[in-house]
Amino acid sequence: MAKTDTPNEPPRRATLKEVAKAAGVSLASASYAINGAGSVGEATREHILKVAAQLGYRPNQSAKAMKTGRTGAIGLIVPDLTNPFFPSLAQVVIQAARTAGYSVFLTDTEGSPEAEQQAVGLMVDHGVDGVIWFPIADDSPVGRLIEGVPTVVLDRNLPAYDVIQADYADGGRLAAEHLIAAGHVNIGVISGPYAASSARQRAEGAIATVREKANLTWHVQNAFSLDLEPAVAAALETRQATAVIAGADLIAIGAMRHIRSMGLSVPEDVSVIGFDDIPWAQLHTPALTTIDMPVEDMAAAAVETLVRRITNRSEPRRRVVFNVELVARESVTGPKA
Amino acid sequence: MAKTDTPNEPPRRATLKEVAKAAGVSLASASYAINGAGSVGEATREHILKVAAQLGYRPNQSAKAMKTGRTGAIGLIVPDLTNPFFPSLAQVVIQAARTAGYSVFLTDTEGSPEAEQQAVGLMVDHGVDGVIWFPIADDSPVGRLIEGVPTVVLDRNLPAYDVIQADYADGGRLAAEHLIAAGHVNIGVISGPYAASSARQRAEGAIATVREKANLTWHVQNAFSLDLEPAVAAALETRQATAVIAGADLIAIGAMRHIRSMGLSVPEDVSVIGFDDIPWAQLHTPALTTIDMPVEDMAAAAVETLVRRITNRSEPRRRVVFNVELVARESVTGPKA
DNA sequence: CGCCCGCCATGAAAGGTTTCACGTCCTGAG
DNA sequence: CTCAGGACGTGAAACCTTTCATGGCGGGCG
Repeated sequence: MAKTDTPNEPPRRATLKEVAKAAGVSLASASYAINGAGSVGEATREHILKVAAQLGYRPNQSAKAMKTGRTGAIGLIVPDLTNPFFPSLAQVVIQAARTAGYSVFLTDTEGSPEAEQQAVGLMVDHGVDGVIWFPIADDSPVGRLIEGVPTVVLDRNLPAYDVIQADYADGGRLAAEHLIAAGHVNIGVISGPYAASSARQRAEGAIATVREKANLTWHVQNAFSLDLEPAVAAALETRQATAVIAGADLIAIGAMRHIRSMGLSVPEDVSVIGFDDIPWAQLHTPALTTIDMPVEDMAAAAVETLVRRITNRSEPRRRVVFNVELVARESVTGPKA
Repeated sequence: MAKTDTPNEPPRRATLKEVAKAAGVSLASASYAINGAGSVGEATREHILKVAAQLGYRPNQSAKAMKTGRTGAIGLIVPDLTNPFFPSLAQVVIQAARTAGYSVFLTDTEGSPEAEQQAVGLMVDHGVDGVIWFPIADDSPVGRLIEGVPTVVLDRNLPAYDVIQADYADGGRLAAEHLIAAGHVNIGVISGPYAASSARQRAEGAIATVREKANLTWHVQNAFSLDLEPAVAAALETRQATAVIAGADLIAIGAMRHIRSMGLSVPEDVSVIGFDDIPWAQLHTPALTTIDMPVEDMAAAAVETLVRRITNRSEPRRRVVFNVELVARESVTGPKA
């Protein structure tokens, strides 16, 4: 399977010094011309640029970084790329970063605090200019490592950093209102682990509203993904709720699958509502009603905030909370008469 | 929304020189001790290490990179993160890279050759040690940029690079055989744009087998994603095929949705088979029969090959082709009697 | 007892860039 | 015509590390 064919040696890249020499100017002038700084005559600048292009000059970022302390790279740390929420996020971050002139180191911490720690360490060592961080839990101990590196935190409210969040509590409220408006009285709630404040906020928002205007049939915590925990399955099997609010679309989909496997159907027998509006949500049959957060805007805001902080470290700290909205699809209807 | 709270200045990182001074040794000794190279007495080494730890020393990768020409970073360039195939790939690459001591720059080219070009340029400038590249098309013009940077190409057979592929033609054959074994005679094929050799191979493998043992009812090219091209919809609407082979799961799902919207059902009226085994495939109702390629193995092989090439540039070029396999689920059954 | 060798340790150069501080020359104003 | 000041250009230091070449020292062997 292996062809024998030896690649040639790496062609040495032209250095700035070589450009300068070839253009017959000083190193300093070449640098100024290329960075558009300092003072260089229009003619000389053009000449230098032409020579540089001719030699295929590309600045050595390592050297540059050494002088300036800027690497032009940022880190993005997310918990789990197989959760479709994160690729969407990553895509926007990458694109926004690119237009701001940054490359992005991506790391998937796979839900493990150790991996998270290691990942952050690697990034910091690489000298990223900043980090966008979606923490696994509220109390990740990476603080020490990240110290001194501009950081914006997504989704969780860690007061030591710039923070970008969505108004989860309001999302919970919206979900509950929607169900109640459809006529549901007995409503169950499945939430993620409360260790993550995001899960707590979602659940609490929902629960408060349900309690106030309807009946909270049951509430199970610590659901995590498609694979329903036994407790969740058990709750579903009591059949006492006509509607379910799930703390994430993945959980909602898991729930719908389980409901179907019980011989019931969604939404006729049980209405289901999710959280996140991942791409699957609208592809699922029935299409999942869910709470949408403006991922694109949040990602863009994260990059923008980070860049701001990088270029001006004494910015006042920011906390931005985005509004969420309910997108109504097929998985919710009125309760059976 | 913005709290006023000014972060403190960045705490300057300890430099190797400082470590050396604090330990009362020369710069060279400190360097040797930390890199485990050169010759340092056991006692001194330990002492230096202790001092370094105390000062929280972390080597400046930029400076290191300048001397050694190694950055410890690799680039991963994929076409589209919203296609769930790629996050899976990325996850494994990132993880494998991490255990090999590399960080990874991820870029999503969003299907645009310009973005691809720019992304590659950025990475090369950043001095990545190598690149794993999933090209958009067979003829991407990034060759010049990437010149001299170790590169492994995924999915496409570009003879100038190390190549990791899956045996798509065989996958096509498998799909066709499966349908034929189930009793189908009239089979339609939807393929991606032939500009991508992967799409061509998949389709050709399928078509050859269908032609040989059954009846190729129709073949539409240039399908791209969930959003069915009009030509595809039209073909489906002729209702002349009892089974459809799609060049990608995303396309298959699009097709199933369209079939359903025509008032038919899968697999009772039309059997559908996909390609890739993305996570949705098994979540979909009905679960999608598809061709699975060993993404994890491929990703791991890519990293391994790249690392090999980085550490030994004169390795003979490799081309590895992985076997694919059919995973039977619910979307295929026999034709209606 | 002397020599040579190996072990430890060190000084210094180099790597590519930015940027400070300084010169030169020309222009325009007085 | 003189002088000040602006525009343009340059030399050299500094950033932090690795690594080569060198040197001192002590011990084992002849």
